[in-house]
Amino acid sequence: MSYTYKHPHPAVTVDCVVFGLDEADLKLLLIQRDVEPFKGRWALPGGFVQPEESLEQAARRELIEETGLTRLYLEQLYTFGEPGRDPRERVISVAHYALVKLADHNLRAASDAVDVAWFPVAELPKLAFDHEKIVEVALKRLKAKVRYEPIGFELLPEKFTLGELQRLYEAVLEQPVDKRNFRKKILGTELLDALDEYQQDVAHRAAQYYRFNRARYEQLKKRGFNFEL
Amino acid sequence: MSYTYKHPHPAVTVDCVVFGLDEADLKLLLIQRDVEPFKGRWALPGGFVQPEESLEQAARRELIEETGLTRLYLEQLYTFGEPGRDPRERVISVAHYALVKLADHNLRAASDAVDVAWFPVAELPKLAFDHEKIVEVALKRLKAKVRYEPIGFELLPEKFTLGELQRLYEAVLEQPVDKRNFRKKILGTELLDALDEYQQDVAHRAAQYYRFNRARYEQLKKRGFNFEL
DNA sequence: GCATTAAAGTGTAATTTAAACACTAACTAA
DNA sequence: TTAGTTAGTGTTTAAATTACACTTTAATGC
Repeated sequence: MSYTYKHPHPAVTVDCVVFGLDEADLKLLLIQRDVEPFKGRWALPGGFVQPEESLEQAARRELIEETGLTRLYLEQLYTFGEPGRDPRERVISVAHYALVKLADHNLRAASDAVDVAWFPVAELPKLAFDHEKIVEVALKRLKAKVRYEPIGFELLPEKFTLGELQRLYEAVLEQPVDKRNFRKKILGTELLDALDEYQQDVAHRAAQYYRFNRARYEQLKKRGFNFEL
Repeated sequence: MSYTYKHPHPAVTVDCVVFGLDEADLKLLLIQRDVEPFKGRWALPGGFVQPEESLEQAARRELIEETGLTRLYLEQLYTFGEPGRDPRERVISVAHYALVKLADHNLRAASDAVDVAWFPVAELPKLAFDHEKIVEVALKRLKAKVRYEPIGFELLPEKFTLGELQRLYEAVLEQPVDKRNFRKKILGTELLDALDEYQQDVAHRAAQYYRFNRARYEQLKKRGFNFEL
């Protein structure tokens, strides 16, 4: 089976920069390539866009196929299309970035055959193609976005403590945050619901759990509310 | 001549949302289609990406071919790839937006045959394909970007008055701005050089001309400076 | 030439927001 | 019972933002 066109058509792929948050630091999901080119190198999960699916659908499908991850926050990032970025043929890659509640998913749900692993963003291996560039852009975007949209919650489990949330911001922004000012601000947005639940079996005072109130967020967003931290 | 691939490849185009600033309001450059589909409809300038050119190069080439515009500020916006957005075949469009110094260019420099025209963004005609959606995204991006990066200058001639600059911000943001506060802030960035030149033949006190100091901007940007207005 | 019109130019006070900062509470483990 | 660890909590100061009104300068119309 083959496909013929009057004009040359590039191939179009989607690639996904998937962020997860471990207790300590921000991590990135990579897969190890088992074919040439760049066989053996780590790379972003991704693949060709099928004729009947949207770009976002393609990204979600590839993530399920290659990593088993599903139901995650996903957003288009940027499109990389330099001639020569793939040695085989002209490939336009519509890059996406995704945030996943690492604690919820049993890591590596469906990684048949392919090697999948989380790497701390500070210690990434050498990547295939121009994927290092893509990761750089994604990190920059994540840092910028976390300041004016409450997307950080996508990295945490449903219930979380304010301490966990603060560590998230510190990991993403790569700078320390004042505890009292942080709590003031984050509670001031009224996007968090305090639960009647506390940590158990911790070797210190138990923290209260909170939950992100997505409904309220949607409401406030409609009214043009500003969530800048 | 034809091109054959083992897998189906979509066509890839670039489309450009070109903004210009007339005395009064923000305008958008459109071309009238002279072929089906959407023959006769107004549309964004754009076209197919050639095998050996980057996406940005493609956008610049199409702009020159279709509108004669050159040397303008150009940035990638978003990639639109819904199946069915073009009735002929699957087309992925990497949309860009551009800012042009309308006053400098003699409008319509090289519009051979095709009809090209500027429309106030508030009074756009019905557009071809999903171009209305693209314009919407571009406007949103422009509004957001103008607040934290000095890109507004790309819409003005080399020399401009603070009044012109203020009217630009008001046109883009679609809201009035306090004159004194605006001047305080914009001069506070130290990105403007006051010239020893004043308006001539105006029926009111002549305003001083200023120039955007791009070199200083690059310097400050490197040092992580913040240009938020 | 004088009054009218139109935009340029200029500073201060009030309010809001951001930043800095240190102790007590609660729980476990040794 | 003590040491270690994180949770939780307000106030003061500095900085940024907002609101606001009159004088200056030039051309135009009478």
